[in-house]
Amino acid sequence: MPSLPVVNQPPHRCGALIDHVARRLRLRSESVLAPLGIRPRHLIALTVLRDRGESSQQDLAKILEMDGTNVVGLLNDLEAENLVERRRSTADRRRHVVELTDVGAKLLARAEFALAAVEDEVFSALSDDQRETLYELLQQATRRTGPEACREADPC
Amino acid sequence: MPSLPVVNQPPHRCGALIDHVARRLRLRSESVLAPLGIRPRHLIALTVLRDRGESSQQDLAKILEMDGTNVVGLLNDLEAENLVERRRSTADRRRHVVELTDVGAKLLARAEFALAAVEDEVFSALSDDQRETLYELLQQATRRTGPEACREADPC
DNA sequence: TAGATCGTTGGTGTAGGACAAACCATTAAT
DNA sequence: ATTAATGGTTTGTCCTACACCAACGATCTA
Repeated sequence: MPSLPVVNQPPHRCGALIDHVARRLRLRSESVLAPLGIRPRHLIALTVLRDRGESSQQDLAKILEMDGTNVVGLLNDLEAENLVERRRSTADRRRHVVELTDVGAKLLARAEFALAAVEDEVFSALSDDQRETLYELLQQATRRTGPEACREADPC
Repeated sequence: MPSLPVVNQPPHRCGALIDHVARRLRLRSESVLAPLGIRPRHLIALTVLRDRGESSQQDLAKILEMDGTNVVGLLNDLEAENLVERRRSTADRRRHVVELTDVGAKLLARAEFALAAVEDEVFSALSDDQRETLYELLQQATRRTGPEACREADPC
């Protein structure tokens, strides 16, 4: 059956593409975010906290995929600005439960608003519908990242 | 008309999301790419060169949005591995025309193949169709980035 | 001929982030 | 009760990416 192989073309890889777009976004974001006193990676952390709700620092380290010691520094920054709150977990008093504060939520909203122009520029070739689709795809990709992120019964 | 505002909800911003996904991809890619002797940013450059065809170094600097001096270093790496070729432009002998070599094209293909597992993991929550959609959206977003990238009549 | 442009080299500075060691508080195991 | 393991914190070291500046040779343009 010589008609089959055409269908079976290799899937496109978008790794380099994503990296490229992310870089362009980040470059522009830095200057926009600076007046708000935060940097791109702070924004990522705040976003994760908003989308996932309170998390332990280990969870954050796992999700952000960065070293635990660096998460500490990141949270120190955010807590110093009162954007985030660290509470001791009642269940396990070694743990810190990290949660977005009202101030943090508001700042996150303001940051996203401020970034509107940046995204408009980088995604100028995309329609509103396409941007929404992009958002949903990324959201879905990050929400459940596969079986390796959480093992056993922990809700992660 | 109190019925309108519901429709006019703020569009979702995916800047942080993209950054997050890009980071996860990059972390895994580094180890996969290492045996091939290249790094993620080399891959981006090769991808751009494949998708755009030969370009001057200025063009590359503009598209990759990195400083010209750093583009030189990047190309030095790639040319040392014979993945890329610098020719003097016949029209303007100051210019270098950078082009992907056959070796470079093959390595790029191999790299993308090697990255399949990485993308499968990061995008495990997405179906094949969704991944293709994602690819197309990103491709479209990068292809024409708006009027500010190229001015006047240069084909960029 | 003078000035602008493309690429190159070399150097400086900043930042992100990995990694390791040592520490405290707390919990779990024996 | 003692010991071991765990979550978080601090400190310090190291590497890489990258922006930026200055100076240069070759080339093009006025």
